[in-house]
Amino acid sequence: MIHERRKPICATCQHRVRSILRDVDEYALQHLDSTKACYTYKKGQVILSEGIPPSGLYCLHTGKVKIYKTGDEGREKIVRLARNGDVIGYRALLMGVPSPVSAAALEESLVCCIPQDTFFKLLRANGSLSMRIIELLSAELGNAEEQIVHIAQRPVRERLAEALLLLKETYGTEDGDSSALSVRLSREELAGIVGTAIETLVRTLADFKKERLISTEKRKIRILDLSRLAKVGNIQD
Amino acid sequence: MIHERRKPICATCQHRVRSILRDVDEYALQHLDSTKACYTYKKGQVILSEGIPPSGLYCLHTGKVKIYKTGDEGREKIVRLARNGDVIGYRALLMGVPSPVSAAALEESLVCCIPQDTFFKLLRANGSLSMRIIELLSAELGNAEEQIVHIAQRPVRERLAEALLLLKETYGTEDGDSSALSVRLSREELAGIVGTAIETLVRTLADFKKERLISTEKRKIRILDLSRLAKVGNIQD
DNA sequence: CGAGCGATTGAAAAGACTCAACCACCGTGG
DNA sequence: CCACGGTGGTTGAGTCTTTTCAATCGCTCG
Repeated sequence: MIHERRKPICATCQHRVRSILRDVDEYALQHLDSTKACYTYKKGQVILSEGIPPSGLYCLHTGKVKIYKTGDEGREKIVRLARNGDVIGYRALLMGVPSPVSAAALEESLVCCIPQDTFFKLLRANGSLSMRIIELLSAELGNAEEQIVHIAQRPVRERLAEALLLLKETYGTEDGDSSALSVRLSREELAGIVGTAIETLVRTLADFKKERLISTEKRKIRILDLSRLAKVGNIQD
Repeated sequence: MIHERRKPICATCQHRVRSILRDVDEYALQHLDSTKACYTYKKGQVILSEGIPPSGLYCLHTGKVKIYKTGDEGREKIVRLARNGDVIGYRALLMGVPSPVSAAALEESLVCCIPQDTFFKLLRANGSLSMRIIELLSAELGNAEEQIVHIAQRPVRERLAEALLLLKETYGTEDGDSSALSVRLSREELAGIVGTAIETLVRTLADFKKERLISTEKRKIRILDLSRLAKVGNIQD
């Protein structure tokens, strides 16, 4: 099911500049490379399950991953999107508790898994790593609080516009078509980001199409009018 | 407006066991006491404002404080409730950025303010403090994610039941009346916790009263049937 | 006493959800 | 090859929840 494949080298990893591991020293990087394992996950495969302790620190090298929680009725609420260089499962690992969230690949993804021991050794040896983790947690908490306010107070229409801009921001656009989002989501996943029912999402997408804000073609979404979409989404910057 | 008053001593503070400062050493505690300032805030007074850098690390000694964000239309969404021993403003202080949230006293509160310098000195000198902060951030992020899913997927009725139980859990009950919540909130504040309109909150409270789940008397709320309320709120533990 | 604020209630409207049907596409197996 | 079934997407209709607007009420404070 999950195959170990080509193993990227942390020392030369281009995504490390964005990572919490960005200022780990040479020596530790070697230890990291020698103890880590790397896997490819196919689209849809689950990397981490809510309620289960993660087996290590997952580091996304290539691909796109959704972080989500499952509600009472089994509906998924996506709480975060991970991209190259992002770590997954670090919270549960640090606290020694079951993971509060699930993670699954949105497309084929290459993920490095750093053993718990290595991670904790790193944490002890590298003084700034804990500060990097604090920064990451702070940023994620900030985003989460923002999301709370928006879900509580903004209508679906605004939240969808916001979500589309987030997707562009996070995963960028296709090579050769700067208006087409590079990520392909099912309607259900998109609804899971916005926090609404599938049907409501579909209708609101249809509205946006009528208003020439976007166009869709299967799962490919093009943003036709960025500034007007930003206005709909109440985006300030 | 804000008066400096009696100054509690960290070394003997009974709330320190719950605090991120719980394992700061004797010497550092003395430095803390000698540099900190303490203020009393009256009910409603703002301790910290969204968008403004905090002037220090606030440590709630006595009282009750709401942490909230203000939405587009000016409506407040309460994202967290602080009680004795909780710290406020630590995120913005650590990151050196404006506060992402506001904080205001729900009742007269005694708050110690630790200067930024002292806090960072503490952080450098005390190895475990950063881990305490990571624990705190993790817990708060977990709560925030939980809240996201609930606001997105649960009806007001369930969220209100949950909120009432949270209030009991957080602030406890009155001396001599273990069913009466010790915290007194306006309807607007309660609505701000649940994430709904005031009128909807009032109606749902009225429903609960009819069902003999609670009783209200001005702002005093009594929980009459804890287990049934927990059932309404979908609480598992 | 009157102004003003917070709480409550009613009525109407809007927003979002659910249910159901239908379509389009795709791959499979007869 | 084509019929078939399954999945994901779309649309319509009706309903339910929640919000909004408006009016009223009670209380407190100057």
